[in-house]
Amino acid sequence: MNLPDARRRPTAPFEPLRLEPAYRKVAAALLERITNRSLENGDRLPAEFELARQFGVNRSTIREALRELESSGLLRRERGSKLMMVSRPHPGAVADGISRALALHDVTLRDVWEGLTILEPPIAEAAARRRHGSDLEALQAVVASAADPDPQAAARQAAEFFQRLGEATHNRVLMLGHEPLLQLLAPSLEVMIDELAQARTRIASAQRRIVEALRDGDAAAARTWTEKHIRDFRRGFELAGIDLGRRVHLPA
Amino acid sequence: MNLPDARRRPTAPFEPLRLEPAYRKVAAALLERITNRSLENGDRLPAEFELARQFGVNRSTIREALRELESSGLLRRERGSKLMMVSRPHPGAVADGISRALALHDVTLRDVWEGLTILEPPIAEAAARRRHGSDLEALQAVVASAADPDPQAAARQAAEFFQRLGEATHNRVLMLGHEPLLQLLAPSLEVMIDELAQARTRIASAQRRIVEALRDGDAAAARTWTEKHIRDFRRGFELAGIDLGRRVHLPA
DNA sequence: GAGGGTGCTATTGTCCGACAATCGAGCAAT
DNA sequence: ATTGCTCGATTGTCGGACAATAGCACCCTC
Repeated sequence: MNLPDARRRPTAPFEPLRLEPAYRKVAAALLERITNRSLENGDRLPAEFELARQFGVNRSTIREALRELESSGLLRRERGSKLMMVSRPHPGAVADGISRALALHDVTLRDVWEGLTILEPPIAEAAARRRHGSDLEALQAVVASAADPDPQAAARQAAEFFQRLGEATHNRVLMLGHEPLLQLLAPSLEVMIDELAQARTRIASAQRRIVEALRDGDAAAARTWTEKHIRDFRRGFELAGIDLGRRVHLPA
Repeated sequence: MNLPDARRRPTAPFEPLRLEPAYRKVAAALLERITNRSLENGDRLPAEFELARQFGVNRSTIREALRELESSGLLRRERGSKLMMVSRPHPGAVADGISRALALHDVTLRDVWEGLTILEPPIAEAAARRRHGSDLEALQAVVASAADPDPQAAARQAAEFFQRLGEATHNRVLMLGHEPLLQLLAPSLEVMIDELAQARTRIASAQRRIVEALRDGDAAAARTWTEKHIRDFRRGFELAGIDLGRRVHLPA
């Protein structure tokens, strides 16, 4: 290991300097403009050719950058239009991405259920305090469509109920936060509903209780009934023989 | 509004048939293979040319599809390598995306704080039950580096504490769930720490209490101290004159 | 035989030029 | 007012090109 001095002083360690490809630099530049709101929600981007001129790169390079932002939901094009439009990421699309990431990371049904246990009762509580009349109507409409014979529809309905509950909090963090969990829960829920005769009525009655609590603005009751509702899911999974330790998968 | 019959029966409503561009179909095909695990985590993708041959499209088209998946974190290339590698989305990157989305949707500091109020106490509770020895060590290391003079570093430290807390739950849903909130909290936290003399010591002592509770496996105490800790943030924001109703922005 | 340089090949990043399809607008015809 | 037509602008896709370089097999020296 002992080398002559001339060899021992070489390594003044150069950091491996980051060479980003041009398409990523372009994407970063556009992203920067979007996050600092120089480019706002409805704004239309210049044509690809014009962008290529401004950035001084080829149109192909621009296109690769656009695809990058497009898939993040930051750019979209309105139905059949040509020019790209700056857009806020659609919450549903963001939730899809989160769900995918969680599924690929081998999240278990238990993990998801635990997340719901934590999130939903306080959401119900907040919803009871802050709901508007329209939120209540939306929830009642969902509850009215309960007990669908098709298991898949029934599972969707159960998830939609929570979604509307989230919307009633008027807190986007909460809305977005529980949506991936609902997506990941749905497939197991479907199996459970299909397997357990009593599942539909139990879900329906829990939903009714919760909505009543919301109607009365009774936050404590909303919380309590929601806790029960979620706990019931777990019981249902166990009764239906669904392994809580299994990986969740994405809805089809 | 009353039109002749011939006019009233027109709209047997055609759905506006989806014609997707080829690059999105390619991306969808690859995504499908990834989500159903025909393509697994470390797998290397064929070269662009070969993909172009297999899909029967031009290489440019393939490249656009790759950019789409790359920005979702589903493809990456290892440091200085050529071929693309299938990858699970890095949680940090996913959290960045969520933060961006929330920020662009005009989420307020109050929304974020409320999310933390809901999430963190149960996280602390779960962490107290499930922490490993190594989690405790990591937390203690973070706590030891508290009270940094630089406000930015101090804010980062406060956020990192919660991150480690999340890791101690060994529930990826919880880990990923609170990370965007921490990112969005950080800038305000920094202002608050800079403004309030007592902030650093209060944070440090709260952290110590929580870690002690975790050490003793005392879930109730962990929860309680965490509740106090988060409530304290709110008091801090008020004392520092930070408007809870203002939009959060992304850390620089 | 081992270790280290060296050239080859495959692959990516970027560019150029081309063309069909189509959207929007303007304009003409009905 | 609706329809049809033309025209320019723009996107989606293609083919081909070339420099840079990562990976690899090869060769050379010791």
